[in-house]
Amino acid sequence: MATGRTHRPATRSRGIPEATVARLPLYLRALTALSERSVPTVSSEELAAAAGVNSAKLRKDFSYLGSYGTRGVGYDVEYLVYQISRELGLTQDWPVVIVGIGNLGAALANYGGFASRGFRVAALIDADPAMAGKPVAGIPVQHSDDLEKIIQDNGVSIGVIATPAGAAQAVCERLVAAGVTSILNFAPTVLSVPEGVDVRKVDLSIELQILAFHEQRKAGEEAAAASDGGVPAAAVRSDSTDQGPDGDMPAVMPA
Amino acid sequence: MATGRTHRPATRSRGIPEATVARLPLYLRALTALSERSVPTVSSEELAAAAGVNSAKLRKDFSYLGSYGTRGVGYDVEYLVYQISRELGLTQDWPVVIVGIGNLGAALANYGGFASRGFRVAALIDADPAMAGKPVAGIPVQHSDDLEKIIQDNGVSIGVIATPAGAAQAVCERLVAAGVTSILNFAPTVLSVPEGVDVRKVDLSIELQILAFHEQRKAGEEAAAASDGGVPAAAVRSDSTDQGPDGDMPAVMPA
DNA sequence: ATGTCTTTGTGAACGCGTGCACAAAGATGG
DNA sequence: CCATCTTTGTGCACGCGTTCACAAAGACAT
Repeated sequence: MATGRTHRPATRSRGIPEATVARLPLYLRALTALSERSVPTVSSEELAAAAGVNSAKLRKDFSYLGSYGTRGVGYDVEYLVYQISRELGLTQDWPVVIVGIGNLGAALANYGGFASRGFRVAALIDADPAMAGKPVAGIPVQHSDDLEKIIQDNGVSIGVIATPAGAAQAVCERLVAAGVTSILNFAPTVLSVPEGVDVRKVDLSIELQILAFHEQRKAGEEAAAASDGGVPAAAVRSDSTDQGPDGDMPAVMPA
Repeated sequence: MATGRTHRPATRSRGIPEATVARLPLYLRALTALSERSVPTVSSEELAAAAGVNSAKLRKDFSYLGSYGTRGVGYDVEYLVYQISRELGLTQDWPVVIVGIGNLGAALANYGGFASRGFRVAALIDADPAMAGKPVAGIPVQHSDDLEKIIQDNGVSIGVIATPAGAAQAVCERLVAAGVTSILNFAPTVLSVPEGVDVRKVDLSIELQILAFHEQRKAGEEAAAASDGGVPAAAVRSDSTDQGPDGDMPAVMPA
């Protein structure tokens, strides 16, 4: 799971728990599917199954939004779609810029799930002059020299960073300085941002590493116990350098 | 000397908290960077800063692995890199298949962060016959008819699904039937799997929606309060159909 | 109108994760 | 060898999130 940073004791004001917010998009997706099949109402049990969560959890989540259900019947699909959309801020248009148009940046630009949720790719930005003008997903790539102007002209407040790790912090700072207050970071690095700026990160290799952990566990504890003994530092060193010269490196080659 | 044949508590019921496991890759990344700069030791404070977490949390996380630090000094970087790698199962080679070679699948195939962590892309699989044989990231794409054989021949236990949502569940079932027990799912859909199979999901649009929520909050509570009153179902319907015909759609176009 | 049946909304208990604060361990210097 | 200083490892308390279990609310049939 990507984690938000900036740990405050929680927004005790309007207080929808973070965990609930993170599930709302899940519910919304399931509800949209039901809506397309013209299903009028749905029970917490059915919807929970479709969203892959516990029904009690779902009801508690919805209780934070208000009492939108009808006892004995369930929830009105269309109404709930609207309420959740509104709560998430998806009833308005969110212009987004993607910085770093490598393989991943291009994939994001082509990703259909954005447009269908109120997100509009306002611009694609890359540091490589050779990319400038080249259309990706029908949008011409612009050079990063114009980053600030692009942000301001389009009123962008959400930025996506898909650059190599080494460039991410600098890009982040320019985005923030230009007015961006929410950042989705795909670069494998920790971004430091001023108070008031939200960062969520998605690290593809971290997810795989977590799977590997569980996979190893499943593969049997006996193997781990066998190769247990203390390992000399020398062995360690050679092992880690074996990994190749890329080490912590770039998520995606930026053209 | 952190080592010195620390006798394993053995009784450690292998109970490493999920939250800790999820942070180990973060520490590993930071440690790898230090290792490349030939930094010999690091304090919990420094490493925590580099990994973007609290130092107390980091020390507690490491305490689950054992006592690998030296009081008054800190942690031996190389030794810790090895211990965490071993704990995560990264000292062995993990063959991985990627199913669905669209924009995202191709980006994943090109992603450098995999190979550098012990993950090896054993095969690329796509349902489009036109893709078969075409090299992506230097690896020829194979047709999904051969999925089972590919899995078994390569001893693959980790699969990555980057297909459209509609195909994901079917692909998932074939992977599991062929012996895959860990799945990283990029398709925007809930996968149901038998007991013993781990699934982690990455949904790009969900992350953006969470950011939008906080962005809306930051943009001011007054706007939300103003447009609050009950909204008729009619308005809701038109709003949701405005979203276009893609609705819940595919993460990535597969070719 | 009344009773029955279904499903919501939520109080309460519980468990996990986080952060504090400090004692113990070891390095370092005299 | 002793004193001092640094940093780890962890006991403890707290708060968030999850789950259970059930009373209240409304639909529906008679």
